[in-house]
Amino acid sequence: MLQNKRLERSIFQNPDVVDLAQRLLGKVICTKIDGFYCEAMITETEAYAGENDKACHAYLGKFTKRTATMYKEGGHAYIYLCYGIHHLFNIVSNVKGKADAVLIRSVEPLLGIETMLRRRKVIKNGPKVYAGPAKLSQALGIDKSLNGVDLVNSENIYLIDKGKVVGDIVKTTRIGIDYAGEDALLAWRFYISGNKYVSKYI
DNA sequence: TAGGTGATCTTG
DNA sequence: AAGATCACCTAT
Repeated sequence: MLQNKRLERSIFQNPDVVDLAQRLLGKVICTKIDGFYCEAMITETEAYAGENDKACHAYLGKFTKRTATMYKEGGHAYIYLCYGIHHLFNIVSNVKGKADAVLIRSVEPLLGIETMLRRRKVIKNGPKVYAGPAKLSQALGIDKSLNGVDLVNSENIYLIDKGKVVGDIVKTTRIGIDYAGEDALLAWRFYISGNKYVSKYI
C-alpha cells in the first residue's frame, strides 16, 4: 500500500456516506495553520446522509447560507459553529448537489503535539485533549474561516493515507441528535475498536 | 447535572 | 424581530 498519499477526489465522491465514514477511520488530517504543522489520525466518525436523514442539516433538501457548503462536491470542508462556541469539522461527500457529510468526532495526535496542547490550553497530553468534535477542531486550529475549503487542493488542510490498517470497527448510534426520531437509532457512529482516543464508548 | 455562548432559523 | 434551537464542553 502506498503511504503518505493524499486522498483524491474520487475517495470523497463515494455515494455511500455510511461506507465512507468507516473508510476515513485511520486516515490522517494535516493542518498548516498560523505557521504550525499538525497531523492527527481519525479515530471516530459519524455519517450524515443528506436529504433523507432527519439528523442532517440538509434534511428534506434544506438549503440555507449555512447548509450550502454541504451541497458542494465531495472533498470540501463543512465547518460550522455549534452552541455558540464550538467549531465542528465535517467532510462533504458524494457528488455536487448531494448533501452528505462525515463528522469527525475524535482523533489521535501524531505530529505537532506541543502546538495542539497550546491551542487547547492544557498541559497534560492524553485522549481527553482530542476526543470530541469541538476538541479536535480546536487542537488542529480548524475554525469557521476554513468552511468551504477544498481538502483535495488546499495547502492548509488536507487528508493523507499513512497506510494505517484499521482492525475492528465499533458501530453504534450517533450522539446529540435525539430530535431525529427513528433516525437517531441508526448505528452511524463509528470508531476504531480498542483505540483510546474516542469520545464515548458504545 | 447545569450553564455558557452566538449564528442560524423561526410551532425543532 | 425577538426567541428558540443547537451534530458540545467544562466545571461543580
